[in-house]
Amino acid sequence: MILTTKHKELIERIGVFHEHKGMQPLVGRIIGLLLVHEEGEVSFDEIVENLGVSKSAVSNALTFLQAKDRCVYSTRPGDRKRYFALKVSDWREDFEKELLDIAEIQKFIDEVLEVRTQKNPEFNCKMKDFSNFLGFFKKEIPLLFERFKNQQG
Amino acid sequence: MILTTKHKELIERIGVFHEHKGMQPLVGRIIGLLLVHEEGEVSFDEIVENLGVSKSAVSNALTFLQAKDRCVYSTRPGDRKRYFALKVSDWREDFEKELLDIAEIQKFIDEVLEVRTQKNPEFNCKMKDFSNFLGFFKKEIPLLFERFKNQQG
DNA sequence: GATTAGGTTCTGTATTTGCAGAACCAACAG
DNA sequence: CTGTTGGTTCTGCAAATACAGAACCTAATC
Repeated sequence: MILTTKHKELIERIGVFHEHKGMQPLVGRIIGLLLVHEEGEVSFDEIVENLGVSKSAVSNALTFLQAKDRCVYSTRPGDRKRYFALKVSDWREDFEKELLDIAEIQKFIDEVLEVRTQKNPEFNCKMKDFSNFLGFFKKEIPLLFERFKNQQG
Repeated sequence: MILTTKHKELIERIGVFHEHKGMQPLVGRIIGLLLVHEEGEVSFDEIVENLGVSKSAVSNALTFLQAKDRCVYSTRPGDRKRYFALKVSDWREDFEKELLDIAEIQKFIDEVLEVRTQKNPEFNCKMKDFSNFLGFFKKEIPLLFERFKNQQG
């Protein structure tokens, strides 16, 4: 597949989006490429060529993506190349994990509340509210997916 | 206020939690200190002393936190010191912003769908599902806060 | 008008990151 | 057993980060 300027520009933007999430630049670009590539499966050297980076960098980035379970490769009979693809089917679990991740702050809020004195009741009260909300939020996550499934019909 | 080992250890852990979110180390430690400190308001040099860092580092970190609207300072009559505090009251807006932020990926998914051919319908279909869910999710966010308020009584 | 208190801005630097390039390895092909 | 393909691991470096320390600024104080 030959990438147009539009493709490349979109890949870059997807790249910086993922950089903001803490990933290293190339990892974000690879995610972009795997999303944009029409077959969804892209060989190692196609990645090297399309992104214009070294084999070593691609190798490390793919190892990382596989470790994070965001990417897999398949092979074809009589072909030693690996064809990499995103695990798009896992979007539910991945998104759920992200939500639980940002709710993780509750653990710290609760520890903070245990350690704090009563010197600033208003502060404590707001923190307690936040903690309660986070508890509520965590319980709501599975229901959210269920409601989505139902309204889909 | 004198910090115990327990306080300090909790501050460190809150620090690394925020580092994982992309913040620089000291910024995370300051958030931890402001959370743990019993008055909730902490002077500039109390931060310097308790965290054992330079004035310049603290100054930059506080500038950053104020720019991000996570922190404010107040002053007291006849006292030139600034007393810094977290904007704990903003937890709703902050959390909502975080949720919208992770749903931002929808924008890219949709762009990707516009650019993709029909060569891999299964892939496209799953991406479309994900996009639909993200749209649903965004609409659910305000309802979530409402439901929380109601069940609180 | 010199000094001090409370910060801020500038300059330098140790550490970390992110990648390139080369050496390397394993499997298969001739 | 030699060469080639497909990829990994090792070594090194340029750039970015995150902070220290010093110089600096500003308002109050003597």
